[in-house]
Amino acid sequence: MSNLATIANLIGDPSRAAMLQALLPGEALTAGELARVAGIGAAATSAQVKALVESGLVSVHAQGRHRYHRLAGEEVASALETLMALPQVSPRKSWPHGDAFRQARLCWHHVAGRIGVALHERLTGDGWIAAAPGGWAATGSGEARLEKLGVDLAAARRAPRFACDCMDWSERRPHLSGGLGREITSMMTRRLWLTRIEPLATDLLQRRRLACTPEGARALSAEFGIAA
Amino acid sequence: MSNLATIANLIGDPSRAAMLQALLPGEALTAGELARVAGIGAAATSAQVKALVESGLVSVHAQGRHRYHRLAGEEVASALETLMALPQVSPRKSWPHGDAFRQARLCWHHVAGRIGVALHERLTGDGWIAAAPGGWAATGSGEARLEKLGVDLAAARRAPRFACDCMDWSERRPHLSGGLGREITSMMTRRLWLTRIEPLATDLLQRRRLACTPEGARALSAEFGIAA
DNA sequence: CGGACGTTTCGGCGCCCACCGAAGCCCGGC
DNA sequence: GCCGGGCTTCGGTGGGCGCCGAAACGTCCG
Repeated sequence: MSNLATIANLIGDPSRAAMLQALLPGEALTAGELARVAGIGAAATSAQVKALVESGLVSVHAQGRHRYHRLAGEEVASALETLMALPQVSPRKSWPHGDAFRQARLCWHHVAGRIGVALHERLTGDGWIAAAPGGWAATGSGEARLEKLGVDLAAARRAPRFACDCMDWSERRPHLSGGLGREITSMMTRRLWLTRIEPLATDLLQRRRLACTPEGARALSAEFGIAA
Repeated sequence: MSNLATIANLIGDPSRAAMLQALLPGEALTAGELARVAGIGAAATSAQVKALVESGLVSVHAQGRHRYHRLAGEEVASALETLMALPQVSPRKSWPHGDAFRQARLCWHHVAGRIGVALHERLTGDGWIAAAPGGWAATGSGEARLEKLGVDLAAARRAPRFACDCMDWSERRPHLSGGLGREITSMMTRRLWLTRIEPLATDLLQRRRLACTPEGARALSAEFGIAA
């Protein structure tokens, strides 16, 4: 079986797809949490998770009697988002998690949703970052402005990739990924521009939700010209 | 079932995956050709193709007693390539179609493979194109150089997207997609820098192969600094 | 008009695989 | 040491779905 079919088959099972979506924000989840997300028993979960790990899509870290699972890398998260951004099949329905979900959420460790793509647009359009082989590099003026905002550029540069695009499945436009995406997100949450929405019920996907604080809205408007 | 699982499930079937891979170069294939690629009968093919069309991944154009199928859009081709570029599963084998396959081939209508990613790297690294919202734009000097080479920029601009990245599954690095990618490819084949390798046997995938002519190798080196 | 060919529909078969319950394993805590 | 909880392995079951052959449909051609 070709590589394409093998991988797509892994993602294509409803239970496994639910688990992968739950892992999209980049957090590590235990087998039990994955079981609840997928709505199946422990035995079935074990088999499915094993398949995901052996395929290399998911990596596992044993700690005590828990086993923590996370996506194997940012490319995996990016590929999943790309798939989700493909034309919706048949009768196009509303977004599965409501419109609030689209404003801002975490993808791997960077901001996605409307704010994510707006940020990408401003950073590239206003000359904060410029094209570089394999992604983006900070411009001279961009570096100064980013540091002034409290973004740790040195930490961003230690990532495998400094900055690159990740296709946003709800907006169908790219948002910023890579070390810079992570550090900007870190800055925004540290300064309380964005805050996490804690999961209400068993829906772990809600963990991805971010809310924009009033202060964050002002700051995004002032610093980037983004209406949140 | 979530959108992710639905789409991945469609791609995940070996027969459908083989068809989609055969459609990657962007050509339209009849149901009979797709049947041969997938190695299944006409009846099964009809059902599988129907699923692909109804999902929106593939579009169909009836002409006489033939029905021509093609990928619904460049995003679909891009998503497929992204999936194929994910970490190979289990015992890593050699490339399915030999190493020659990696030098150059068509992805949708643009050049992929080693030459494709090298071209991407030079165009972005040497200032032919620069970052723009949603992709790339030609720089002033880039425009002049491209036109001098015989690239039809006006035609490239009429495409939905002028230039953007497409992840290359064999090289794991981006190559150039969008109208500009198509027009550069058109120029290269028109000037016989690259030529098509016609399929030897029933393997329609081989249709994607491109070969670099001696003249093409000289031109790539002189114009872009690419060793082919 | 009839035959050939490409394609679709129908009916039926068979296999794969995702699921569960029960038992076993490993770790941490009392 | 013994229990409890998280996780895995094993055996068995069932449903979904991908396949085929046969028949029907539509189109082109002689």
